[in-house]
Amino acid sequence: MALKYEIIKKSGKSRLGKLYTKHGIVNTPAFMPVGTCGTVKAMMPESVAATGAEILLGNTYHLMLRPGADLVQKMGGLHKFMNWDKPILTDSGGFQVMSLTGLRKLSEDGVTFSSHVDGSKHFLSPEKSMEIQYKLDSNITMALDECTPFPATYEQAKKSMEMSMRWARRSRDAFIDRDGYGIFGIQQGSVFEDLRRFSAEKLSEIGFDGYAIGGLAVGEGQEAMFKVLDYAPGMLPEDKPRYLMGVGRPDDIVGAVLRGVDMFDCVMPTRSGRTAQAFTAYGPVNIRNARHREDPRPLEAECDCPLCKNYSRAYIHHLQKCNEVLAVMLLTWHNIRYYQRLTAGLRQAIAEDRLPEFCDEFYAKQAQGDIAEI
RNA sequence: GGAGGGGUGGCAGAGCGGUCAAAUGCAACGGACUGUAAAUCCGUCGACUUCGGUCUACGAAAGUUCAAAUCUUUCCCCCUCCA
Repeated sequence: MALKYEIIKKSGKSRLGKLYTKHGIVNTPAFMPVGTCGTVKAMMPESVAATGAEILLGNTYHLMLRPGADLVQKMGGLHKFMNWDKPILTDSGGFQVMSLTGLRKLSEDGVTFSSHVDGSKHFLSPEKSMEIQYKLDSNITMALDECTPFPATYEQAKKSMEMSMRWARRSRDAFIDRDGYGIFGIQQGSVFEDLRRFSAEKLSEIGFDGYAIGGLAVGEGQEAMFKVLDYAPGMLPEDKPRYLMGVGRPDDIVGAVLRGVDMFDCVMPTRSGRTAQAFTAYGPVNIRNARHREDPRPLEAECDCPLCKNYSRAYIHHLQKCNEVLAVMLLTWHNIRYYQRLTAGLRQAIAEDRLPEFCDEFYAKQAQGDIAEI
């Protein structure tokens, strides 16, 4: 087995697990900060590690353009290149098939991107994506897929999913098995149950080290997403990690863990850190808002990140208003730490058989809102 | 004392007879952000409003005109150069 996954405990549909990679163990449920271009924006890798993150996400498309997979390989792989010795999962470029719709041409063979950097043409196929992720030395390679846009008609979703399944086959065939490394297949099918089932069966038949649920959180809304998550994780092999791609808000993650998902990634904590939004137990806070101007309190009393330990809301507000990089750094740090505390809390709750209580408290505080704290 | 230039919304700065409650930028206020084309993007930003408008506004006052931020006169400030 290339990538060992151990389920330690279950609570309802939720699972507590350990994923063993060459670069270390990932405890699940896990949240992976996004480091698209070989960096978690505004964070030192050692700081990311200090938040408790055990695995990062990198991106095939972006690293292929700059600095190029060959260079990263020459520099000793992505871990060494970016000074992150823990596990790395790389997205295959599948999300860019959707997000860069205007800059790419799609065919059965693969995708041709016009680089968003300089317009140059770059071809990406399942085989090519596997080769790049191999050169990056990614612990978890993602199969190349097409992230189906939302909304999609049944026919569109079916056609898109079927191609992704053919690409999954090709990805699996091109992937080179190594100890401590693995490849995940990606389920598609939009919001259609029978398509999700077909996709799950196809992927199981091919056989992967883990299974991702793709094509969600693309505009359908939480209610629709949860409807899919009520059945989708259960369609995937029980003994392998399940990864919900690109999700999400804190309550998305809690809801998904309750429905049997083990892994997450999302730009939300990092991007929001750059756009003045901080996540807290009492819901999101926009630190730019005038109400924080003279607030001497820490953002979250119970948080142990540098922002909360050493600075007032008034100071962060001031930094943010002045467009200071420190505001971005501290908010990003706090947000990643918040996500890590959340997933650690979920893991502990499963371990201690008190997941329902944990969730009750989580939802109660989120509903209470930050204002109530004052 | 002489010559010239200028005073516009919180700030900077366009406009130079009607389409001007006044471009644009900044500031301010609020919102969005989900496998990162994002330290980004989107609103609001004189006052009231039954949301159709109404009123008060472009240094001050008086005029010309159907109509003035825009033209004329006087006054009050500011800046530059020369003595």
